[in-house]
Amino acid sequence: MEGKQLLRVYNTMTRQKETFKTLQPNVVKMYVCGPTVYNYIHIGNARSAVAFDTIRRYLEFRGYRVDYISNFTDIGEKLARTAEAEQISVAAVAAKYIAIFNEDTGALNIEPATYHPRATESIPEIIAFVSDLIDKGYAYEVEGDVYFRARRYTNYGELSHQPLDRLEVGASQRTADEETARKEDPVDFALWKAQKPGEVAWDSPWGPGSPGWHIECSVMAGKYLGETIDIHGGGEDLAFPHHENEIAQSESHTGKKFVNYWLHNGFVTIGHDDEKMSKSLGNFVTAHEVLAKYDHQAVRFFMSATHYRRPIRYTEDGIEEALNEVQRFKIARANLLYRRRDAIAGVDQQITAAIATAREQFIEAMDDDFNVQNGLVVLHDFLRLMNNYAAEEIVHLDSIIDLVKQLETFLSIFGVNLAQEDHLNSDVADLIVQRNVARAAKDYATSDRIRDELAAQGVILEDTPQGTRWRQQ
RNA sequence: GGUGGUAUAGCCAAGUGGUAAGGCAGAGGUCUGCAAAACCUUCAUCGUCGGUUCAAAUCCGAUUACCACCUCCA
Repeated sequence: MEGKQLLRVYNTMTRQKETFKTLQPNVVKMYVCGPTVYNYIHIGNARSAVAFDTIRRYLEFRGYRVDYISNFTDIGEKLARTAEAEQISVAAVAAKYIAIFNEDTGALNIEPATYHPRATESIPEIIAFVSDLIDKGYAYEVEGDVYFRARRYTNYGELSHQPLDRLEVGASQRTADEETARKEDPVDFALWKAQKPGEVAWDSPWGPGSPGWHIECSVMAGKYLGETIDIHGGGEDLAFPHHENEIAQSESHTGKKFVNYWLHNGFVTIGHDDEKMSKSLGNFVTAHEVLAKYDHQAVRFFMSATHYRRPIRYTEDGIEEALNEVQRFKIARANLLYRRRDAIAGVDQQITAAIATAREQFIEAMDDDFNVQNGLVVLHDFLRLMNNYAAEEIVHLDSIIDLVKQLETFLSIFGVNLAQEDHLNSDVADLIVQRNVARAAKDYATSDRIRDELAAQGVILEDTPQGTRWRQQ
């Protein structure tokens, strides 16, 4: 592991930054709550995926192997409603929106999880898990429903620090009264729900039904990563009750600690009063729409360049500024690569040392709970280093390559891929030659006309001491 | 009612006791045939009030505003 300092992460459970220690050396077991696939994801959902992808990429940069599991919830009322509305089967709804999710997250350069399990793939395990909780006295059946006795789990509320007695029943206005009436206690939550008319159901010891919302994550985390995992992530709205319930279920079932580090990302906010973007408020913008309108890398950078726990205010200016910044990195890279033509062989020791320093500083910044803002400060210094080097009279080929490679590595952590080469067609190349002939003859009217023509085609020309440089706009 | 979070320049934002990082935008300059790109310089006293301290954006108290969660919203 590079660097002296240790990685520290903010754990929602303890409300402080803790030194990150994995269960197994150099391996991170990480579970992130994925979407219910009944609709397009909005940029708030995308932000969560981006936040944890960025964290994952940084952990990999630091030398960890990350076993990353993120689920698709492909059951429930919401899918049934979409199926009804679109006149297709529930399975088709899931297939459709998983495909769209993959397309959107692909456009955002989010790495696919090591595995994306679907809830429907783990029904037997879910039933076994619930049965065990009943056997152990943590759960009870009522008319085909199975509920978890929250108060039986004595640490209930430990993650969100909610004193059980002070919870306001129904405060979210999202609970059904009929269900509350069936429970022994309003704080109990469903593990299994009896089939309702028109719903997809599976046979169980309690009759036909389907899993409660929280149970799938507990089961799949355990199934694919183990009874205790290193990191569990999700949006901060999931801390209570979803993650709280996962802890209660899992720890009651296994008798072991479920998660060592709980990480929660902040929301995307929108509007003048910075309201949370959410499907229930209806104030959302889908990732699909945003990606259709803006440069994908800019959108990605816009989201990954904000600290994961902070809210992101969604504005078009914000995305445009991100685009600007990505361009600066790209241009710096291209301009330095342009110097390969006159670079001399070998390496410049000062550059080698400067790269090493930048790496150290970057790690120092990011090791502090993924402090991307401070990491970006290092990247801006690095950018200046590159631009200054590109303006040197004598440059060394290996140092150019080293600088470019390091920049690419840094930016890849933010999910930005700089290594996309533009290609010049031969007509444009001819025009550049013609323009240079004109310039040599001081026929600036002609040379400027050619430059303007190319600019209209999106090809920008820049004259440098080493020759005429071009780039796509 | 309970539990948290946030408030720093036009915008984004770092900073947890020692005298305000960085980016964008703005201003001035260098380079250039002119540009572009780049580089250099410049640009705030930290929501409000009070307290602790030699010293506070940073600690304490109060206050204001906004946001979030309180059983299936990332």
